[in-house]
Amino acid sequence: MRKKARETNGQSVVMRLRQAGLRPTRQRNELADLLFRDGNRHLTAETLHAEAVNRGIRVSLATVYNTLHQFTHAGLLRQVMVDATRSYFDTNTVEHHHYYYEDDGMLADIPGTDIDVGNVPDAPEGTKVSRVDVVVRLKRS
Amino acid sequence: MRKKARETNGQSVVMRLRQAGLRPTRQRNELADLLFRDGNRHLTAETLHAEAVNRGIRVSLATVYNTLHQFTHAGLLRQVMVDATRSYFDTNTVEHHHYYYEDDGMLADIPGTDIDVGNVPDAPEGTKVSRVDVVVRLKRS
DNA sequence: AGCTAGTTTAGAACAGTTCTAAATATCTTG
DNA sequence: CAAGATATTTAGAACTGTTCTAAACTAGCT
Ligand SMILES: [Mn+2]
Ligand SMILES: [Mn+2]
Ligand SMILES: [Zn+2]
Ligand SMILES: [Zn+2]
Repeated sequence: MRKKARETNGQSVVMRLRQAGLRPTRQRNELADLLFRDGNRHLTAETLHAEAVNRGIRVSLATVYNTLHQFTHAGLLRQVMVDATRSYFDTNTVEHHHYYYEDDGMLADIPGTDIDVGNVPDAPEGTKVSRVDVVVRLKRS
Repeated sequence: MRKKARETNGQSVVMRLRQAGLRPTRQRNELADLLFRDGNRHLTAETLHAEAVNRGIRVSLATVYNTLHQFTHAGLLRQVMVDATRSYFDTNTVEHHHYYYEDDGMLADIPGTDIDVGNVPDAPEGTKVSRVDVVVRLKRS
């Protein structure tokens, strides 16, 4: 039986890719399946590539990088900066904040009630806020 | 005339280095002078190295990296993660948050009244909060 | 089927950072 | 202050994550 097209924010991924002018190729479809199959994920290009290869999906690392960037530009993913040496991609694109486990380099959404960030002064002249990121860094205790 | 020892948080830098078991070498002293000479700074290893060379301070890039890490471990600096490709060091070690100018890769303290971060849930079992970072990302508008 | 523009890929290149191990500087002790 | 022990500096190699290149391949259109 044919796999049902996955949905994100109501629209199918294929639809959103088309709108971004991206062809739904085998690689992009299979990566999208991996990415959006189970809930919110935080992963790096190398992690995703390993997982794909592991499941028998044939795709190059270059394509994984390309795809992650394209999905990000299409608004399907969001890039999170918490570690100077790795770039994380987040399948949760609604506004939310993160725990970063410094010891094992894991990233997770902060659950429950939203964090309030108050008292942020106006953006300086000539700029506008593109995003406010809150990262709670955790250490094993 | 002899340069007066610079102070940070009351103690001289040399003193704090000694306490961290670090010898006050020419390179470390000259870098400390550059770092703490004028107010709060946000810089990368390569920036600091260029600045040093520029002022005729003879020091290798490796030593700049070593020194920045050692100063960080000694609590004289703090490392800030905002860009996946560069590592910033901050001479302001008191709790504060940042503007990040995405277009030109500049980092600045958020001035004025402190930002409130409220409603942060308790740290997960077995962990403790090592730091809460707020980064307001700005775009040219 | 044939054409065209978009896509994938292996591998080279790159940037920032860390490592290595030999030379040099600092500190301690006599 | 000389000698020895230990810490530091350094040039350059190595490494890591990421981007680039350009040739092979594929999707979509007629
Ligand atoms: Mn991009
Ligand atoms: Mn370190
Ligand atoms: Zn998230
Ligand atoms: Zn700062």
